[in-house]
Amino acid sequence: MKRASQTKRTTIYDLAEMAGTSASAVSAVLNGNWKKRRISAQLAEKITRLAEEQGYALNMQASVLRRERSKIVGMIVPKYDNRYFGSIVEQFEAMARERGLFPIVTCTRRDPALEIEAARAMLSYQVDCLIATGATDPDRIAEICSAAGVRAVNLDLPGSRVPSVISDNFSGALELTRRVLANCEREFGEKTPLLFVGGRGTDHNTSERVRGFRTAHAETGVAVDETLVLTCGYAPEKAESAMKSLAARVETLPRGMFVNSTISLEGVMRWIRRSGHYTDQVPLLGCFDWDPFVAMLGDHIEMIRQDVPRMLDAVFEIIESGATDAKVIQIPPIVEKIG
Amino acid sequence: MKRASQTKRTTIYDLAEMAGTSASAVSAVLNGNWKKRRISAQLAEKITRLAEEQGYALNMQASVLRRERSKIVGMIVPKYDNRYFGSIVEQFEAMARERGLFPIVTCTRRDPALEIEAARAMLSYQVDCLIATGATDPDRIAEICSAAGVRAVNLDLPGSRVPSVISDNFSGALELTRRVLANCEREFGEKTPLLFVGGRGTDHNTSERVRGFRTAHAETGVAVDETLVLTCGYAPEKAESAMKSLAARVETLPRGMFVNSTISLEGVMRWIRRSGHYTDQVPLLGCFDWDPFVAMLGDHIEMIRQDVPRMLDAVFEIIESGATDAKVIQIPPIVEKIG
DNA sequence: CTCGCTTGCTCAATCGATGAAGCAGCATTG
DNA sequence: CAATGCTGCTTCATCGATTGAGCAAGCGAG
Repeated sequence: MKRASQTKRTTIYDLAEMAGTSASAVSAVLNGNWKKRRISAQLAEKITRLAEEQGYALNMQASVLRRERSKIVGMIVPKYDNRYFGSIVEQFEAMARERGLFPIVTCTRRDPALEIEAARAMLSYQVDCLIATGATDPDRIAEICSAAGVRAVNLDLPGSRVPSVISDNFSGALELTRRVLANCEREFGEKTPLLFVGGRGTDHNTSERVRGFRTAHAETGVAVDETLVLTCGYAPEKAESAMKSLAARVETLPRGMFVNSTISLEGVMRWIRRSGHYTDQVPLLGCFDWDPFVAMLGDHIEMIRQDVPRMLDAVFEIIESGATDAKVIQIPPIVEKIG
Repeated sequence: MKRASQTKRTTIYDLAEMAGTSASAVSAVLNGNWKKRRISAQLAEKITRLAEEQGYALNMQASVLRRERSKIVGMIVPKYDNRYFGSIVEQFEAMARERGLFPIVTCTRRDPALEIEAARAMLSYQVDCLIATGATDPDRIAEICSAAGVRAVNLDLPGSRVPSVISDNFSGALELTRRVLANCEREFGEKTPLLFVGGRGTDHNTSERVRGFRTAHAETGVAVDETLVLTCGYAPEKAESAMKSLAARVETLPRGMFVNSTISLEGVMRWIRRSGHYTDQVPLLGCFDWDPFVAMLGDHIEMIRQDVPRMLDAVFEIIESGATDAKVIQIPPIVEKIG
């Protein structure tokens, strides 16, 4: 009963002809509101069976064109190369599907131009709503969306035009720094300022984390060494070269570090292993992010894990409530136990 | 000059009216074949400017509905939680965009039912072509696609109905096993059979890797211990419990292991660190997959990295050539240097 | 002056699904 | 017996972009 693969796809008109009925009856049956349209159960069953036999598949382009809502939700995301964004995307897709929405996700490689292009492409596909994750310029995206009458939500990095859901970066960084400072004091018997490495100094998350870092130092009575705050970008290569030039200009390297993502940690660790510094005593680390293998790297690494499920709950709550005010929802991250 | 965000989106009809011309002229200008349609450069420029001013965005649903080809390419992928699939998706998106195609990717969480559902959804969105990555039942997906007259390609796991691009699992596993066997001999002064853990015994990749594993043992003159071939599934929990029950039933644990993915390695490492076995001497490992932090776990881990760029080159070559024969292209994986 | 050709457009059908409006046919009610 | 209401459909316009067909104006050739 299989169609020849050459022929055009089966449409509701084909089914209507086969069933000896009209396309509109077929449509009503197949999209489930045949009760409302007063189609008899008999005809409904006949059409359903026929559709199945013929392997009928709805043409979403036609359907979306006609309807006012597309039920497509878009997300842009910077990268797929770490657990944080990976789980955001996975969770987003699952939650969208649960709600009968069709998720489309695209990765913009931290490229501002690509972000805009991707946002425009999604609007062309009539997304009902766009989630901008870790966007360089969330307000620009929000503006484009608003011009098209599409709702937008920021995730991970906040903006000022639409609602945002982010981690509580300050509290997370405060707690992480406290722990690393305490570990250093326990290990070395003296208080010592930490290194902060990774992230863009201009982004909100990084500046909040630096603030938490400073506050924890202040609490402990340790002066922050300003030459040790290296917001050099996230990429591993950038973190690596920041470490290299740090080592070139100071006489003693810091004994503890706050690394601002697993991405940056990759570069830091590479430098540590290649440079030959820290061979007698590994630095005590704190990483604002989580990865299972990092957790296995040793008992000298503390980690903060962002609470992706709760963040996405908040995102969907915003979408469903229809809220459009530019409030920022902060979700407390999780302190991962060492070992 | 911004539109009120309440109003409907601008269409070619709106632009036509503003420009005092027809919708068909606008369409021709905006989709670039105005030369062919003999529209004057003057009018073309006027329309282009207007479209820009009004923030016009093409309605893809309408466009795709009318056109023959949608230029949408779909990919389904099992998970986003490891570097291998992450880079596949990232590369796929980049290559699709380079070619003027619109990529849509969805993750099916290794759930066979979800795979089928996702494939159907993509067909509803009129994809021109579907790439089934690591699918449980690639032939089923190929069948659904063929019924809709849509091209399909398998990636990572082969099928028998459409072209497939996979790693050369046998050679990779052979080389990996050789190295771990050699490491064991060097380290312990004697030849010893390895453990194989992770993967589904029924999947092609795993069985090819087991074959490479066996061949390397045979070459070296070591008998494979059949009780040490644990194809327990990929999930960390499965690998972990396989290790646990192995430890419960043997008196001495193997000194070297072949772990069939970073995913499984996560479980194996967790067990190693929690169980308290291997405290005096860490096992020498080989992992069929790559992750930067795994590479930093120590000098006792050999890794095989699948060559994602070459795999995707092959995929797009198939798509572009229009090949439909079920040949399997094997891409040699890369041996990662230790350290 | 007329024929033929080019230029620069417009018209109208079309893609497939949707749903408001309408229309038979039958049953019930006062 | 007319009026009313219900059931079970069908008809048709519509969403926005695309494209084959067609048409008017202009121009050069004969």
